[in-house]
Amino acid sequence: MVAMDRKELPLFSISIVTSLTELTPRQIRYYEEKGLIAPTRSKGKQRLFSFYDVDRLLEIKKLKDKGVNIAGIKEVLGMEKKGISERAIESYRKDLTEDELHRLLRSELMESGYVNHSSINRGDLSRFYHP
DNA sequence: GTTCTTACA
DNA sequence: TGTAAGCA
Repeated sequence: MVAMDRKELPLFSISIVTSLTELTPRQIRYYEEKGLIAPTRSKGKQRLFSFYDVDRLLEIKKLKDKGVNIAGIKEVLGMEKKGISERAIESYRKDLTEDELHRLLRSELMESGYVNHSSINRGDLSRFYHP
């Protein structure tokens, strides 16, 4: 793992990312504030985004359209280190239908919450979804 | 001219 | 989330 992903090297200004993601600068900054992304900063204070960040923003946007809030998005984006099942992650990374994604995501979150040794409880689901 | 932060609606 | 003020 010596060779760092070049996806983390290139850096875009917020205006570029805005074009690429269709998100407003306001939203992008807000997501950073919530810890969903972690762009680096230039000498001044300018945000510099990598391909990795852009990719993440795209995922965030997708989940958002599905009614998943910040907390829920955090769960999904953070599944690599914590959460859910690997099967869900695989399916997610591929290109499943909007409908399938929604169904899978819901069931995965539900299950992980019902096994009673996870962090998600039935009541907490309402904190992740606001349709 | 662009981005940043803070803050209010 | 949009927008405005005041800076860098």
